[in-house]
Amino acid sequence: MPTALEKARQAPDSMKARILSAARKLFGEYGFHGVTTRMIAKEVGIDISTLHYHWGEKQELYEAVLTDLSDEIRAKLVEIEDLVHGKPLAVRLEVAIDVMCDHIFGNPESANLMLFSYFSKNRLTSDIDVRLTRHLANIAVAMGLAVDKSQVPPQANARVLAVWNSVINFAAGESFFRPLLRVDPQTYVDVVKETLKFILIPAFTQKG
Amino acid sequence: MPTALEKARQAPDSMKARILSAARKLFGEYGFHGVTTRMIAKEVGIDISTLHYHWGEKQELYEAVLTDLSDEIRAKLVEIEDLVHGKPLAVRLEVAIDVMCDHIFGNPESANLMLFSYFSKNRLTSDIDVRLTRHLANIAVAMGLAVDKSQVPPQANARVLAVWNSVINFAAGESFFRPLLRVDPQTYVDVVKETLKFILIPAFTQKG
DNA sequence: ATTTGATTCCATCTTTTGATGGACAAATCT
DNA sequence: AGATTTGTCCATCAAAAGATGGAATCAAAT
Repeated sequence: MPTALEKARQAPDSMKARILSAARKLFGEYGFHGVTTRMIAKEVGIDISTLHYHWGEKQELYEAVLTDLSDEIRAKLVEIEDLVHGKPLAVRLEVAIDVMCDHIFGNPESANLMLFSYFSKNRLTSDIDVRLTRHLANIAVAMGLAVDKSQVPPQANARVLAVWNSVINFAAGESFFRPLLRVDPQTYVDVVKETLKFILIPAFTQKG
Repeated sequence: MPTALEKARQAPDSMKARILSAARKLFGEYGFHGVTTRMIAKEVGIDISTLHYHWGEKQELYEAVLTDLSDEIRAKLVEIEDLVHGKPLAVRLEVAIDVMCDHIFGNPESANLMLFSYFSKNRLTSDIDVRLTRHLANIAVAMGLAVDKSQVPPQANARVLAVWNSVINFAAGESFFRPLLRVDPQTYVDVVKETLKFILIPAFTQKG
């Protein structure tokens, strides 16, 4: 039996899915406390009670957004893993950076949501934590930073986190950073990719 | 004639300064919309009207917190610059990472405030932008990424930003990341320093 | 045609929140 | 001392925000 969220995803034009989508966009822009149910309802063009009818409390809707995000990221990581399987590390990194950047710049609210869930004390679910831990372990092993998935040293996880953070930071902070760099959107993406490669590839490919 | 903020800093036990300090702590934890004036007043142990008497609107108080933060960061950057002046790049980076980490882990709300001001659409002042632009240019020149302070290419600024972000991310995200790494607070700081050096130093010191 | 169930909106409630006026006390000035 | 300014709290307001009950609408089932 599909969960409510899965149903919503199956019918992307359903009211429930439209609300989720609008909520995701707004929560990504302003954070949990920066968004009111009325803002979401207005974005969809419906009444607040319709929103409550489909999703219940505001917090439930927010949790659904985070779960949705987590699923999306997991899917993307699997896709990248398939893409780079068997390739040498430098190539893996390069492809991963490209694909991740393209995805995250295409869905900038994802990066914002992630940062909000990392840094805000308003963390409502530990769901993302568990999933992220697994992802980290997988990536660490794939990058040769650990041999055993269940025995990843903190240093290895920290290195993966550093890479991960670098990517989502530039995406989430575009509206702040791009004016600083004084470049247009396309150039910004290119500069970010180049910068990430410049910084990350030497560290992981030098020596043995 | 000193501004209100300067006065508050001169007398750190004054009511105005105590309010600013509490506000800074709470805004750093929960963001602008996640904090109510009543929360701040309660933290200080005063009535809301006393808060309004000293600081006026909530937004004015928030802006004062950001200005305060900006001053603090600037002072720290100057301190680091003095410390590493004339040293080779690898050493500069190492010392900068150590000092910056120690400072930012000692004031974790600073990192959070910075992230909030970067990524939230609720940006109320462009003060930080201007100052940060100058800092970036200075650091870029100091790192040999640009020759002229007033002509820093976007690539150079992006590289400095990447370093900068890496540091504040690990600090702001400690409550989220540390459980993931399963280490105690002191070990966390050490692992972060090691990781940052591992990633950043090779990128900037390899080849010519 | 009637019943049933799912959706949607309007009106409304309660709590939270930002903000202020005024009383009162302490400190400062004349 | 008496007047004035400063600082603090209590009571209260108005707007915002989360939430709900119930009526109206519509489609599907009987």
